[in-house]
Amino acid sequence: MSIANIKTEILSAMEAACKTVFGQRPQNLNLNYPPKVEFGDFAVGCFPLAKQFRQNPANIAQSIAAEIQPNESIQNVTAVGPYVNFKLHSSLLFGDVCTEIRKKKAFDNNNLGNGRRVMVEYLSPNTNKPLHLGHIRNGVLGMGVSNLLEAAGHTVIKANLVNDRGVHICKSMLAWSKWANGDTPESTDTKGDHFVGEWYVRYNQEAKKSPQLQEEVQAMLRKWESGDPATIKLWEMMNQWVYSGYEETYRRLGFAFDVFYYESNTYTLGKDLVQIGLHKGVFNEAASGAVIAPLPTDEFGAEKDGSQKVVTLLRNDGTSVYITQDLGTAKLKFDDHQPDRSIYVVATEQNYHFQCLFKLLNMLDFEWADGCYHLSYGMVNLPEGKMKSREGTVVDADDLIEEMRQLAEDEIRRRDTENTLSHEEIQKRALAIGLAAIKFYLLRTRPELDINFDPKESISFDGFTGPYCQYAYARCASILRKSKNRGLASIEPDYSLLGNTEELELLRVLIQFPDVVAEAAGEFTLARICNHVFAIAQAVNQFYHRHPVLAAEPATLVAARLALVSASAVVIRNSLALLGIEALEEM
RNA sequence: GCGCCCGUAGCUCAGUUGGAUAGAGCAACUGACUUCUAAUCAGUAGGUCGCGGGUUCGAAUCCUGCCGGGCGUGCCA
Repeated sequence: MSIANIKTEILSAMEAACKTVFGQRPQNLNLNYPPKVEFGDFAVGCFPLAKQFRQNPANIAQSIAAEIQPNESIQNVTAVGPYVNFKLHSSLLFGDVCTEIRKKKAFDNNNLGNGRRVMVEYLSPNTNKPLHLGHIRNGVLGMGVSNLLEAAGHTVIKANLVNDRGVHICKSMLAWSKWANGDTPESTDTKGDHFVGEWYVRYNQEAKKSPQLQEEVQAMLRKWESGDPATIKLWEMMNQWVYSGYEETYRRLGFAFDVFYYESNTYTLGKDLVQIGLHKGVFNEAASGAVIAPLPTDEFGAEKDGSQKVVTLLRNDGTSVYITQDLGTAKLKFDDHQPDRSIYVVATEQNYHFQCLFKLLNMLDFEWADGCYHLSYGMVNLPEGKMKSREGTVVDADDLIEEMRQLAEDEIRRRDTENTLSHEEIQKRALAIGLAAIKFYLLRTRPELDINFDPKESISFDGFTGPYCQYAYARCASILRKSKNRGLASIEPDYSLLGNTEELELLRVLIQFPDVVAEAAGEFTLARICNHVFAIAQAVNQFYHRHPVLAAEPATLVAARLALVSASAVVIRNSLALLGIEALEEM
């Protein structure tokens, strides 16, 4: 029997008991998990029934529990306070869970999304500087949400909207053409994005001394917009340097995209939508000549003087602004890929922008506007305050990865006392562990919270971390490897021999996995996955510590514990995969 | 001023569609490696859930008023 069937059976038993006792079907029953293994495997709270039948929930629980008879699945039913707790025959539950997980390589979760299409836009960097820690937070969130939705049966289209034009880009271009003397990433042996970033910093240094540089930058932007061949050529060359650098960083971090949009192609979009809005009468022309959209007071409040809030869509010279372009891009995305949902992974400082954007799409009567969602995440702060790329107070993505990789490598070498590991193996593990530490650290808290990142204290490998979860997996893998040489494959597991506290705890967290994935996918909360995979890893480590697997007696118990270990390994590996973290066979 | 977000142990955070004794990790202290990997495990200690009211059989969770912090707040992106 599958876990889903077991749950259905419990709810049916509840229903039948309600009919017998109260003569009515129960409403709104939810299957939950008791807080402690001693209470049982599943629980149903009787609070909705208390309302429905106007009785004390504890009394209801009592009479229902007395009504449900044990059978081949249910071992016993007890009322504890307002809860009806179900204890199942452990041989059945362990057997079903282990078999189901191993057969399907995890639980079956892919019916939730029903094939709905979701576009996830994330990262969207500016091509004038390298990626920093804030981008990593964005990227792991974007990849994580994509993985999660895919695992839940959605078709996901991952998009990167590259901000490849504008004054900021011209700044590095101007600095390079003035002072670089033809240096290139190759000639200086510098990663392309870092190379360009250095010229961006140089510009900002020089601009402090020579304010007239600002005018030169504006002039360069005008030349770019008029299509001046030399300017375009310079722009293409420097962007190419940045892209080659980015690609390396993406590869290391496991960021992938199905589609790239470039702002140089999209920045003129949206003007036609402004015309539609004017025609509909939802936008209008201000006295200054700019085109504006009034925002409904009930949702946006009013200005200080009590007047209605507005957003500008076209400047009084007729040129478009950021939100105009985003209107156009939103429609372009829909026309290109027909997503049912369009998720924007963008920092929290743009909350108001997206609130406006989605409202404007709604005012334009796009029926897909309701599917737009801003997945907003907080800033990453340093001990000295906000990260500012102009002032160089950023944690560079490549530097951080290298630093964490190095710390992991030190740790690996410290425990490899016999020098048995190859250089390649050490490098592979060190990178995987370092990345696990970073990604888990960034995903384990709710996205809307700001993160204070202290480079000195760095990110830990102990406790509630990615490496801890990897370690639990490696222990499982190690046991499974060793079991292969011992001719255990033919032995039939006796699941009735399982049932100690640690085994029950492990079973408990494994059973909950599909529900956790479903909830996490519904709310886009990777932190739930972090919490849960950590709970499983904890249960594995506790079990590992107290109960031998390979040395257990009799062999049928060995087989049963092996099945449990194998199932745990599958769920940990799958959970880590959702987080973009590699499960290592050895650590 | 207004809008959104946040405030839980010394620190970082879970828990928020109201429900079982508010949970982890780090740091501190004590203990466990001849044993399937000690990146581990067991234990001790640590809480007016920012403050005050309210709703409820029941509030960290909902409502309300304060206090503190963050991010925004029409022709930047």
